[in-house]
Amino acid sequence: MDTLKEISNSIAKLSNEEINAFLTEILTEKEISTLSNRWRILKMLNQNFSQRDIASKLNVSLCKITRGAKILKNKNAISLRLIRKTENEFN
Amino acid sequence: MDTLKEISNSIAKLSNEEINAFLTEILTEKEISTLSNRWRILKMLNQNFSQRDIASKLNVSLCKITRGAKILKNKNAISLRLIRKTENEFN
DNA sequence: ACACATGTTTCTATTGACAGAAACAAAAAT
DNA sequence: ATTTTTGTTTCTGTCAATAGAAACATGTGT
Repeated sequence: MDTLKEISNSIAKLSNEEINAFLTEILTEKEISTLSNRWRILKMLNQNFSQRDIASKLNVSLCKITRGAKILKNKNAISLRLIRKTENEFN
Repeated sequence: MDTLKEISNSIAKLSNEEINAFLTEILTEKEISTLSNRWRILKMLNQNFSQRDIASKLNVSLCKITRGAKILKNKNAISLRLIRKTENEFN
C-alpha cells in the first residue's frame, strides 16, 4: 500500500484535535505556515477575491496564487468542495 | 480561529479517500514524498531499527532521522500512538 | 477602439529542508 | 578496558518552493 494512503487512513481515524497535534508534530513551522497560506489562498479564490488582492492581503507572491487557481479550475477538486462545505462555519 | 485548526477540522470530516485526494491536491509531489519518508522513519524507529539501518533502507540522511527520533522521545507523541494503532493493520 | 483591471507566466534571488560526510558522545559487546 | 555499534550534532553544498518584479494575455467597461 502506498504510504500517503496509509497516512490518510490513519488520519481518518483521528479527532480534530488529534489531527491538529499530528500535523504539528510531523510538519515544521515553516511547512505549517506554507500549508496555511495555501488554504487561505484557496478560500479567498473561492470567494472571488482578485489574485492581486489576495497577494497583498496574505503577503504572498502572485506565482503562488496561480498554483491555487489551477487547483480550483478542476471542478471536481476536493479542496473546492471542502472549502465550500466549511466556509459557512468559520467565516 | 487559527488556520491549521481550521484545516484539521475540515479534514476530520473526510473519508480516507477524500483525505488522500486533498493531500494530493494541496501538497507538491516532493512534499508528499517528504511526508511519506517522515512517516516511514517514525514507523521504523518505533520498530527499533537502528538509525543507520533506516538511513540506508530509506535512502535518507541521518540528520533527518534525528528529527524523527526527537518526536518519538515525547512519550505522549500523537505520532507514536497513531503508528502503534495502525501498525498491525498495514505491516 | 481604448484604457484599465485581472489572470498568467517568466526571470533572478532567497530560503529552509535535507543530502553527504565527518566528528563527537554514549552505550553495549567483547 | 577497549573495541564496536548506535545516537546525535555539525559542516558545506544542493534543490524545490516561492518572493519580488516585470512582462504578457485576456477580458470588461467605457
